[in-house]
Amino acid sequence: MISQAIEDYLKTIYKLQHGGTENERVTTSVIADRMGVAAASATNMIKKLAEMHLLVHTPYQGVGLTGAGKKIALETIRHHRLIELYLAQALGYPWDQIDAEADRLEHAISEEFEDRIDKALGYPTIGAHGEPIPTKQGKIEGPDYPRLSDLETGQLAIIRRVSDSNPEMLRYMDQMGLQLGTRVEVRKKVPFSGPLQLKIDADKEEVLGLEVAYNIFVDLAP
Amino acid sequence: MISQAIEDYLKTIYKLQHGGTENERVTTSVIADRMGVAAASATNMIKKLAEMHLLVHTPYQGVGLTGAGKKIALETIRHHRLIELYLAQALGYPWDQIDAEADRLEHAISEEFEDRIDKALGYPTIGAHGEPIPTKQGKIEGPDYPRLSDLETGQLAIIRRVSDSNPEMLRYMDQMGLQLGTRVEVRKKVPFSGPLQLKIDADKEEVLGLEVAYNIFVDLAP
DNA sequence: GGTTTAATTTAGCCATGGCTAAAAAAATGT
DNA sequence: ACATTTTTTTAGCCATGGCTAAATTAAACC
Repeated sequence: MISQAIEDYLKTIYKLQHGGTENERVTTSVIADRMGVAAASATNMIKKLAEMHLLVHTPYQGVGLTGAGKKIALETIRHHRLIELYLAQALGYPWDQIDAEADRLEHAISEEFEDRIDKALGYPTIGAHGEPIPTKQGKIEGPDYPRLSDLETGQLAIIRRVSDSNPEMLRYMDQMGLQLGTRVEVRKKVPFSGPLQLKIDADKEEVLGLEVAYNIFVDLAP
Repeated sequence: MISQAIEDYLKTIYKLQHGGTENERVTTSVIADRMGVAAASATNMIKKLAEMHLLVHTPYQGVGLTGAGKKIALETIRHHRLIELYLAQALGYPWDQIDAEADRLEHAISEEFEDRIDKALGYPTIGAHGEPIPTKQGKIEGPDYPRLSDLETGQLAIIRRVSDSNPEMLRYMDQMGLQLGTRVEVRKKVPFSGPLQLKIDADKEEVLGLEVAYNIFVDLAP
């Protein structure tokens, strides 16, 4: 049976494989870290998942999801992102609270529920933080936006996606007026990992730390 | 910690204490039966719940919830009924499917979620099957409707509540045009547990088995 | 290339919440 | 009143998914 724990591991592993910088090995310690468990616990589960043919494990090297594993991961991620969007749009949740709520609900909903909120939302393809929503068939595709922290002085861009991993950071972005669709211009980039001077919405000018900028993905305006 | 299993047991015990005919002992076997587990499993859990002071257990006699136990039971039931109503009203679920979905969701939602759907529904006091919804403070009250099966020939009544325990029966009721608010008249009552001849909504006349009538609660029209 | 350090795995423990089989207590029948 | 049946409890097992401590393997340093 596919338990909640299994879904959580597969989701985490999928995100590590695809989310981060390419070609990084997905190792036991990284998984354990993300899951908030001891390394030995992760080893245990990895062994179990390998026996279930949901992933391939090369001892001491790392893991890679199989087709079956990826399928479950994407189903879970689809649930998560549909629920997040539903919480935001239908129930008025602020975007910093939806991740935690969806983390619990994603394991509890039926196919029926998935279909009904999908329909209620108008079959969305983009989630509340700008992430692509996997299709029911397990396809996922989205543009590869550059990070705001990678822009050069003078560049204009529109915010298209933010990392949802830190609620506090999301609240901070809100405060600064940084949302999906917000137009930003890099006025000055302080070298050696210094902060960015940003013009937000042709409105106000603010200084933004690099860590925040690193978690914002933008569409370059021509 | 209050696990999902604990919530389920407390909910079941609460319903056995209050739902059924009064003054019936809530015994291990009845609990086990309702929970769909072996009697020994129920004994285990009862012992645990007694240690947690959520119920009082008189060995070989039965159990009774403490204040703390009742509180958790009512919170769980509140979640369940709010979710059921939300599924029906906001997502268009048919009433035979909401119980199963709510059984899973009731353990996964936060206080925040509870408050938001409560508000979205307009702070309802009656659930999708006509049951009273406990308040956030743990109060519950509702009229004690007689069963349709207890009416005599010639009596007129309005359906106010149905038992949600059997989805098939709910679907059957739907088919017969029996819903909350439906006006019914007992045209003939066949003695010795025979079926009822019913006039439904001043519309059509149907024969209804006693078992179905037993699960329908009505308001007597004057 | 050998040694130190870091990552990974193994071994063995724990709590939860199921289960079956056997023992004990209560209820029922004659 | 005693024997039988039913209910409840006890005893002991299992899977899940955590944990720590120790052993092993790989990586990094000198």
